[in-house]
Amino acid sequence: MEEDASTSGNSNISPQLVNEWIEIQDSLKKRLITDDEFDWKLPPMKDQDSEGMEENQDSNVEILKYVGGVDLSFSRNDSLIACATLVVLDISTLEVVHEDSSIIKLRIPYVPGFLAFREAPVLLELLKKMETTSPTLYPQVLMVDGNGLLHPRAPFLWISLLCHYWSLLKSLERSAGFGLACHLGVLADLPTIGIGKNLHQVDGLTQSRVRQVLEANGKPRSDIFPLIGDSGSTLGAAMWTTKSSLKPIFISVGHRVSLPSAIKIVKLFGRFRVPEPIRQADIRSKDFFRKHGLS
DNA sequence: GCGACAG
DNA sequence: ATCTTGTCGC
Repeated sequence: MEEDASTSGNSNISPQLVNEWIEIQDSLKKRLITDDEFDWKLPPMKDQDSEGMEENQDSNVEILKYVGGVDLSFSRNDSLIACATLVVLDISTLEVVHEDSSIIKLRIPYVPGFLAFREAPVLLELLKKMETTSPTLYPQVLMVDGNGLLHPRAPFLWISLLCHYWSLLKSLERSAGFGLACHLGVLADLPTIGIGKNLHQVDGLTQSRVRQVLEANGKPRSDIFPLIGDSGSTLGAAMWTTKSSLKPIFISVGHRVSLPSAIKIVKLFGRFRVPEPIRQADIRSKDFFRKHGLS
């Protein structure tokens, strides 16, 4: 009984397993917090309102200093071998103050919509390890290479394969999502922000639609465009991080950080298209591979 | 049948 | 994600 391996290598994933995943996502989502809930405050903005009205309140509260980033890179030869990397940056210097990597053999293939079941376990290990190893540098907020709320709870692929209930498909499609950033945030009980480099189609949002609305409103400047789905809820924001960036990044709430705050935090790293914590995690993950693995 | 599909 | 060279531009 050989299954069709041409469907992007998901042949050994059973519908039962996917159902379990969906249940896990549902149960974890009950613990999800989409508002600001952290014990630090954002640093004063540079160019904007220099003297805010909310700045001088509690001088006891610490200011955000350590922002983390996580990413995985993969072996060229063996697609099952990956390197997971966690970095922490000091926002006052933008320097990497902590770095740790781990090479692993992946057990689970990439299934669109269920990235967390492939990548979250390793990343959780790295975080847990750091909690005992370098607690003083532990990130106050973590930027994740993947989506948060901007995520289809159940991709069309599997639902349409499992049944033909159009109404069921519709309802699932429109339910709010729970991507890798949410998944990690809840399990690590850590504020997280989802950063996507590509838009995962959800709730009627497509790349072409984003472009259309943008062109209707004028030229793509370095700015922010809210991503509002057909259901009317704001699932995230497209952000052009560089003056000359044609392609935006897609920010969404992970855990314990509101979208406006997430945007402010991303703006602290406006040098490249991809925010520095994730960019550094990506770079160092590949470097680590070349020094240890079979590149 | 065709399109869609985070990393 | 990964396979891939040069090249146009700030």
